[in-house]
Formats: sequence, structure tokens, C-alpha cells
Amino acid sequence: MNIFVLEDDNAIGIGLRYALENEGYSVTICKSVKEAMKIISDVSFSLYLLDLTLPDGNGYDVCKAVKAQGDLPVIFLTAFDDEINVVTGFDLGADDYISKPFRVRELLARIRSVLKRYSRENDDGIIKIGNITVNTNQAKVFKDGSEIILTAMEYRLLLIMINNAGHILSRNQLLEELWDVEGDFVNDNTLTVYIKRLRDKIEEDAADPKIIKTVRGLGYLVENEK
Amino acid sequence: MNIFVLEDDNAIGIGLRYALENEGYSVTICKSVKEAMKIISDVSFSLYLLDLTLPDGNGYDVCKAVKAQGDLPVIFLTAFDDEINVVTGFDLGADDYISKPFRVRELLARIRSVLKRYSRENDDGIIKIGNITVNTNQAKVFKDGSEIILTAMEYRLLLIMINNAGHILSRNQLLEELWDVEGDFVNDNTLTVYIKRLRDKIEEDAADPKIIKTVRGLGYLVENEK
DNA sequence: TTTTTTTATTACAGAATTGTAATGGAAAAA
DNA sequence: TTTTTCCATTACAATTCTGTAATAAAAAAA
Repeated sequence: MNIFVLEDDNAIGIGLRYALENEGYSVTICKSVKEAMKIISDVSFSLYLLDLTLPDGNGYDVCKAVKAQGDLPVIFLTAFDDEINVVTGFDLGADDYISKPFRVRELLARIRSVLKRYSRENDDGIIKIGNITVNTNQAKVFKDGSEIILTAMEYRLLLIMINNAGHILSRNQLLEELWDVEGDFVNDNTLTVYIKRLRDKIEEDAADPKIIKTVRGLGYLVENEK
Repeated sequence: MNIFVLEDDNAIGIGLRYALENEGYSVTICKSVKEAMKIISDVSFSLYLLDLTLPDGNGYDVCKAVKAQGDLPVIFLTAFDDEINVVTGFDLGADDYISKPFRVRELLARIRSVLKRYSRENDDGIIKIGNITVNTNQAKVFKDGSEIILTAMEYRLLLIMINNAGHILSRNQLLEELWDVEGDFVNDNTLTVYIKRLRDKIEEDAADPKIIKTVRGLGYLVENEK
């Protein structure tokens, strides 16, 4: 989990780095819009913390640039509670905002909350992807509302795919996750068979999968929707 | 979810009621320690929000009375950030505190967080009970840190038991949860067999179970620990 | 195009799971 | 104590799951 911070105030920057790294995030701090634009075009982060008022511009533009790259989580740091209302605010696509001075604990809570929202899992352990709903508290899977029965392996494969939605998982990654082997103790084709079996159960048409897509040469992908 | 609020300031009380009810909690507000003591001895709440300084005493005593009843979630409302340090603070067993003036959103986050902690599931879908750890995101179960393999049925049974820790589950409840049947389509003894199988895997000694206890005549129970 | 590589599909045997029946034991009731 | 009730344990057949092999199909490379 790497977090991008746009903040020109050194004191706040240092505080943020300390607090965030302490929580296990890796942190990249940046003090100007110009610099920020360069970095975000090169590297992708798990979350963006953007100050609104910078010497050489404002965080909105950075947010726009971030959101242009994809549906990435952004939190604004605002000087006043009202600033967010005065200016255009959420319609630029920030997922949350926090006004300075803020309590670290609150910021961390917001970060977790936004990250969680993006990891597409809500408080109740319900994960939805298209017409498929997974209840991790009951280990039940539903398709269009009615339950479908998965085997243990199929269920675990589905969880892995869904929990990594938006990222291509290579065959090796999946093999390791499912069988935690070093070499190939299971037949490489076994995974293919499981993908097929899972698709047969969750897809409308396994031959034209909408949920678990094949990325030839790279692996399999569940797309982040919306 | 019913929340008990001890707060003598009318304005804050009204605001809290509004905010909490808006979130779907039912709210009981109380303005004096004396009154509070009476109510809490009669009714049990899902969470207690206690102001520290009341006209006729302070919230600490109420907290003590609450905790005497059992391990129930308590959040202090303090006048200043420092108040909590000046006085005896957390050692009375509050699970969190928030200092006035607070932002409603922060309070709600704290409430969710504390409730979640009590529901024994953390942010990552990790549930711990004794030496058993369940990762609901991976559908994996660990005993003393090393994985144990459960069948689908065993896993679902374990989830049901753990997600209802602190409550006795009757055989019928479990039968319905596991097989969603009206009458007894599955042999009544089948459940007993599954309990045995699960115990064989997760308990040190299945004949003397520490995790899933039998409550003769009523059902099975996973105790809330600590 | 043809060849090669990668993924999909099908079929199958061994292994594991599932539900039931029969028996044994312990706690509670009579 | 004896009887009854409730739960634990064991054993077993039917079913399902798992992993593999063989084959087919599709995409990319030559």
C-alpha cells in the first residue's frame, strides 16, 4: 500500500509520513502541483492525499489528473471545513475530505474506509461483482439472488479473484495462492480446469466470460466495475 | 442496535439523537448519573456513549456499572482532549473516547469501529477465537498459526458458530442455517456428526472442547472471550 | 499461410466429503 | 437407582470433489 501525499507544509508532511508509515503504508510526499503531475503520470498509488491549496496551483487539478488514469481513491486535505463547499468539492471526484487541523486517528480511519470501499468489500462481508454476490460471513455465493453451490476450491479461487479485482493475476500467483507450492506440484492445467468449472457456475456463458476474463499471456482478471 | 447516551447538554443530546437515529440506531438519552444507573441496571444496550462530567456525578461510575454487567462497549465523550489524561481515563475500561466538540462523522466512525471490534471481526476479515484464526477473505483457517483444512460444511458451521459467539445456537437454528430446511430433511444426528468432525480438527481435545461447547438441552455455544 | 504457444474442454480414476444408521455414554429425570 | 433423554462416536455407502491426461480450439508468432 503506497500513499501519495501532496502537501507543501513541511510540518504536516513530516507528521503525515510518520503516522502513515507507522501504519505500514509507504509514503511519497510531494510539495508542488508541477512535481505531482509528473510523479502521478509515472507511478500509480493505492491512495492519494491531496492538499487543496498549493503555492503553484491547487489539488483539484491533480485530482482530475489522477481520476483520468482510472478509478483511484482520493482524499482532500482542506484548510477549513467550509473550503470544500466554497469551491467545487466532491464533484471533482474526491472520495472523502478532511479539514485541517485533523486528528491523525480520524485521517487513518478515513483512509481505511476509502480503501475498503475501493476493495469493494463492505462492513458486512458482502462482496458484489456484477450479478454475483459473495457473503464471506456465511461462505455463500449468490447469482442473481439465488444461491449457487461452489466447492471449497472454487470458492477460494473466486475469493482470490474478487479480492484482487482490478489486477491481473498470473497463473503462478493463483497456483501459489491456491496450493502454496514452490515448484509446480500441481499440474499447470489444473488451474485452467478450475477456472472453467468456476465459470460454468458463475458466468452466464462460460465461453464468453464477463466476470473472470482471460488476459492472454498474463493471467486472469476480474475488472473493477464502475 | 440500541445506543445509550448519557449527556446533560440538551443541544448535544438532540444532535446525537438525530445523527444516531439517522444511522439506524435506536437511542436512549439520559441526563443524570442517578437516572442512568437505574436504566442500565434494567436494560442492556449495544453501546454506551457516556459524557464524563454530569451535574450529579461523572460518567466513570456509570462506566464501571456497565462493565460490571459484562464486556460491553463504552465510548467516553470528554470536554477536552486532555481531560482523559487528567483523570483516570481508559483504565476504567472505556473502549474509546472522543472530545467535544467532535464531528459527527468521526463519532460514527468510532462507534462502528468499537462495535466491530466487539463483533470480533476486524477490518481484514480476520476472526480470532482462542488459538483459532479464520480468514474470511481467503476462506482459510489456522490453528496455532498453521493452516488446517476444513470441508465446506465444516467451514460454514465454524463461521456460523463464531459469528454468533456469545449466543447459544440451537440444533434447529444450526440445521436451518446449514441446510435451510423447513422440516427435518437431514437426519438430526447429522449436525452432531459435523460438530464432532469440526471439533476433531479445531479443538485440542474433542472430548473436552474449549471452543465449541455443548449446552445440554439448548444447543452449542462459542463463548466470547476476555 | 503454417507453426507454435497458450488457453479451453472433456473424460476419468482416486480421494475426500456427505449424510445416515447403529451403537455407546453421559447427564438429567423419575 | 433405574429410566429416559440427549449427545458422542464409529462405521459405511453414495455422492461429490480433485487433480491429471488427452484432445480441441484460439490466438500469436514465424
